[in-house]
Amino acid sequence: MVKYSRQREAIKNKLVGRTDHPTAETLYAELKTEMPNLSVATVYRNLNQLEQWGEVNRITVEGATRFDPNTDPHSHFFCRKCGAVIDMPDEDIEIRRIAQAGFGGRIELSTSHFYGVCPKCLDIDS
Amino acid sequence: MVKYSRQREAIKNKLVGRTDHPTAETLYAELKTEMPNLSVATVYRNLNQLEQWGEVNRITVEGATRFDPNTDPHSHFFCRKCGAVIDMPDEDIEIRRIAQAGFGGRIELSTSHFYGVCPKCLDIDS
DNA sequence: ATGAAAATGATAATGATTATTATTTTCAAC
DNA sequence: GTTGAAAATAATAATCATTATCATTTTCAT
Repeated sequence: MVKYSRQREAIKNKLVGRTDHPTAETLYAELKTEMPNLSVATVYRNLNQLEQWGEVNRITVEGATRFDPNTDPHSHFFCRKCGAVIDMPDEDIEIRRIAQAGFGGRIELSTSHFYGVCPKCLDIDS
Repeated sequence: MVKYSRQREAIKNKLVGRTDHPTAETLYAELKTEMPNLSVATVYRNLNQLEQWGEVNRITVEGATRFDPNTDPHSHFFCRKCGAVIDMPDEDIEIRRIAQAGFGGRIELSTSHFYGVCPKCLDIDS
């Protein structure tokens, strides 16, 4: 039986609404200022639970684990200039259709990872 | 100046031709039987080098780092039944074209990760 | 108000990977 | 073929992210 926890609430609230895909470490550092005796284990424990419950998504970008409050299927773009991780609209249905053609298995989910230069960094360059 | 090393040769040879995307640990275990005093650090060091030289690819699947001798751009499929990681033909050009439409940045690379049931496991089920 | 179940905080433990360093191997110049 | 500097290795200590453990605290149905 799941019981309320102030810490879990704070972790979730710290994540919702942002699009910068923080790591567990970043969330911990930020929350620590508001809740000085928050434990790092509590952050990891709750992020795992929230992911299992489908309330947040875990993504791996360039080897690092990051968290995303957006649980709608979508992909991510990594900027090689500034390191930003940007949400990309969900083209997965179309992508899955392309990949499914001629493949003998059953594709149920897919995510794509794009790499390049983000709009901001393109502007600066030009 | 790069010098020849029997170990690096063995690591590369152990990887080429296979499609099961082994981890560094798996490669080390297999090589250890042939080269009893091979060091785990040597395996990691050389895999990093081979990747930098573009001779092998590193992929992250379900949180684990695996290695792929196929350096042509292509995607991967993870079977949730048997855990196999299967190479998928490169639809990335088409996928990139779709994703690039309406995106202000510049997409240079992309990889997709598909998840579902592989052909073999579909057969067993039916 | 009470107590069992759940969650936390502190920290030890784990697993994957990297750094360090003394020793060995490679290879260009002789 | 010998030599010596540069590169690579083996062994292992160190690091980093994450998880496990466990005593204490919090939640919440009764």
